[in-house]
Amino acid sequence: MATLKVQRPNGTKDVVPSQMYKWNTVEALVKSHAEAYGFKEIRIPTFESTSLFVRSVGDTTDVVQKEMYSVSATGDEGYTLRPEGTAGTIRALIENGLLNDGLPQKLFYVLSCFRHEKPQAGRLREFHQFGVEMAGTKDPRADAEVISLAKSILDVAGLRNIQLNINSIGCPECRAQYQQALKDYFTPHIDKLCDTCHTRLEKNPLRLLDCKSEICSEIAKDAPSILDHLCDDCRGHFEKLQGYLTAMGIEYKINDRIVRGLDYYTKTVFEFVSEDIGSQGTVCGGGRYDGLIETLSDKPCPALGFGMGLERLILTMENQGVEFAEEESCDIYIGSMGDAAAVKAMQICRALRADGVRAECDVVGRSVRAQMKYADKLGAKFSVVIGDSELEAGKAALKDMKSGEQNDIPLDDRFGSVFNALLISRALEDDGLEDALGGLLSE
RNA sequence: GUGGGUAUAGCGUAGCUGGUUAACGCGUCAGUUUGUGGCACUGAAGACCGAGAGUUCGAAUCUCUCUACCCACCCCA
Repeated sequence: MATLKVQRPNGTKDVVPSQMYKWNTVEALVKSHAEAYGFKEIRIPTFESTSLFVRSVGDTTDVVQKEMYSVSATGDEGYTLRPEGTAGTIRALIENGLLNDGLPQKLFYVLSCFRHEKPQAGRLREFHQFGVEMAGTKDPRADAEVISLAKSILDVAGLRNIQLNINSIGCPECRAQYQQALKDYFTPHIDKLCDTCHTRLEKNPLRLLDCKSEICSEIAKDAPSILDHLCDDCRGHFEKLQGYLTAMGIEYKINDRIVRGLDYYTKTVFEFVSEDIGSQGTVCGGGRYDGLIETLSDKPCPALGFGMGLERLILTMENQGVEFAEEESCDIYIGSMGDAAAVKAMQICRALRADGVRAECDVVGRSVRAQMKYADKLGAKFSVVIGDSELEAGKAALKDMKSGEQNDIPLDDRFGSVFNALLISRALEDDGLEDALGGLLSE
């Protein structure tokens, strides 16, 4: 590598041109589905007031405690690069009065998030997320709809072996009871628990459940389940959701151990997990957060949503050998030799491009042979070479790069419209070049 | 933050227990009789062997430090 004086920050990635088609495929997929489900796109700032995340994500969470990139301009209050998309989106929803504009509000976004974690497979410090948020309904049909959206995206992306796990972590009332039950269960074992679990016991007992340490997980195995402690309302909600999922043919697994690491979640939580991308297998995660809007605005309003990790989605697709949509290549390469012909080539190119045709001509000064090699490398569908004799004759041989077939095309004003029509007819049916061109020119 | 692994041209690799012009494939560029690609052939460019110290007559090859990357813990998308 050429010695680079300044390196790319740890945990960030460049997407080079040859890889962009994957991102284009995925972003188009995600947007079209969100729109089909009636979600509207929103864009929000890359940074927000730090307190927004402290209040919403929760001040005891890892994300807030040790993963935030806080930025400060001189004298300003603290700002933080968003570690996730929900907080900012909900803030925007409230701040722009969208909640008064008819409910439910259904928003989606594609944005980058920043977390200061140690990078590994499927985990970057800057990563990209597609997310949706729906505000203004507590009905479990909304939960089903949101899960259904995520599910169809993953299906249409072509993924296999994606497990949907769902759980309910209850409302503040029943969760408080459950947390007490957990404390009662774990306290007798307190001496055996790992250090982090000691603090968890006090601050966030739910997290005790997915501690990976052998001893803790062994103890946790027989811990009480949240599902046995749900209040009537929460249990009914969860049961209805399951009914809807089943009715829509969406397979799921109840996993009473899934505990989201963000404090705003209530009732339904879910995640789509892939086994094919290493230990960071959660491709999509989300749930309901009925209390968030109220903590941010004092106006109660139930809501829910999910985030989908685009890097992880692409990684899963790659590892499963899924086909991405191919990027369009060059339509026509216009070679030339001699100054006069080069000018003609530029003129034709400019006119074609104005019509949206992907046209290229020589800008390096290469030999005709080298130009043709380049045209081949570009994957040009057609080529034409202009020299003095072509200029004189007013026509040149248009070559079909795939079949090698050549046929004259006039080098006058008709070039653009004829070539354009040829591209269209090609897209529809693969005629021979002679027939196609002959037909177009005789019209 | 804690572990383990790796670091040689744009990419993928070779380089045995230190020995003097760092090799190969792909790619790139040019050419193969004067104006047409995909194959083949010829040639060229391109690496101070991640960075910095040390051992030695001599290090890509040994030692140490640092950095980056990869994988895992943790956490999550």
